[in-house]
Amino acid sequence: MTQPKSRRDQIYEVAGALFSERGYHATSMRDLASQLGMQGGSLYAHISGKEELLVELVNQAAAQFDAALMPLRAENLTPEQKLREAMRRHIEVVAHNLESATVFFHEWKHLSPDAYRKVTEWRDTIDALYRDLVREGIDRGVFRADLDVKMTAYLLLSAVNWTYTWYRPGGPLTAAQIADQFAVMLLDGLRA
Amino acid sequence: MTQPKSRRDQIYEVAGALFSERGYHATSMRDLASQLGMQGGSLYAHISGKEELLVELVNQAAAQFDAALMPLRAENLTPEQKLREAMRRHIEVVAHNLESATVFFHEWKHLSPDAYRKVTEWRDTIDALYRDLVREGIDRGVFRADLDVKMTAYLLLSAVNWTYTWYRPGGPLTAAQIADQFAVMLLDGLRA
DNA sequence: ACTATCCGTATGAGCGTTCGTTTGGTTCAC
DNA sequence: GTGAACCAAACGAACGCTCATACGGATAGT
Repeated sequence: MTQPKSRRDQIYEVAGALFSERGYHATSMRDLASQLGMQGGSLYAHISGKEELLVELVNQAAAQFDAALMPLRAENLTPEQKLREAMRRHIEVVAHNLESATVFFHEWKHLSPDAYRKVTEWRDTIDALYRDLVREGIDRGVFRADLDVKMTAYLLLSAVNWTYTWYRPGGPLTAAQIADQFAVMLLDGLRA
Repeated sequence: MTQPKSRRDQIYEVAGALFSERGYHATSMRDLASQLGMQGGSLYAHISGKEELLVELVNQAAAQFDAALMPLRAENLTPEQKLREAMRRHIEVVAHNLESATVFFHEWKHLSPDAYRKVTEWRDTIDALYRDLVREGIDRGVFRADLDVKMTAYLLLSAVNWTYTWYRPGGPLTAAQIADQFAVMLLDGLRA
């Protein structure tokens, strides 16, 4: 019952694969077209330009992160549950959108000024989410009172963001299992 | 007594700045030359080509990491001291070579096949170092026995590698202080 | 049922520009 | 007068993108 993928969607799909693998500037429109069995010029019957592809892929990833993480603020969970849930959803977004997530983390600097600014602002909201999450945990006495909120948030974000560099589908662990392992190590520490 | 910087060194310095800021493919030889007050073609009196710049910057970063981390294997420290020391040195290399480290982490995929392979092999040795470090801690009973060695190493590497994305010189914390904070959080956990 | 029209998709030549790099000649300190 | 450093110009290739054109299938008019 699923509609056959439109040519336009195919283009975005292949663009995601190529941009994530080779990078935005190292991928030519002719490269992209030839992977789709067409000529370079034919792409412009479907899209307005190369940058649109990048913008779309980055927005797509950002939307996934937003949809997964933002509702957390309103959910009625303990700070520890929130932290676990945030990491779990964050890593799941990376794992289930590996290509666009890679483009997002790696190529956003090449966006035009407007889109560039939007991404930096978005990043700030995610930073704020993790910091609030840590702060809430400290205030409620669940996390250690001597934590530096900013550094703690950086540590958490490191763990979840860096996954795009090494996670590959088909590995032994699901995204949720990875997140759980990270959460256990981070909450209880490595010490015996 | 310090020798005045050779033109060649100036080129590498500016290349590091531009490659880390804009990316390798988004930086043209003319961009680079104009920042040095010369014409594009004049660069070739000093260097053999654009790729040489990338190779050199990447090798420079790799050498710094090697010099800082590899001796750790032979040093007579407890597993916990080794972990702290590894993180500390790792982050210090990033912080003190921010531009070449950024180029290293971000642009290594654009190297020619030979240099590309060398980098992947190098990354494996660093992975192995961190895994051995974790394993040693488990074997000696200092770290929890239920740790997944690979995941633990990923977590540690996430923390130290991701620093290049947010660390900026002149911030409130030194590299060593950042490493110490990370080590404390990772060893003892976030839980109160 | 036949024809005319249109639309989505693709071609392939080619636009102007920029790329990395080469070349020949000039300047100038030693 | 030799050599290092640089310029100005140009090379061929590749870039993103445009355009005139063509073809096939749906739609509509008669």
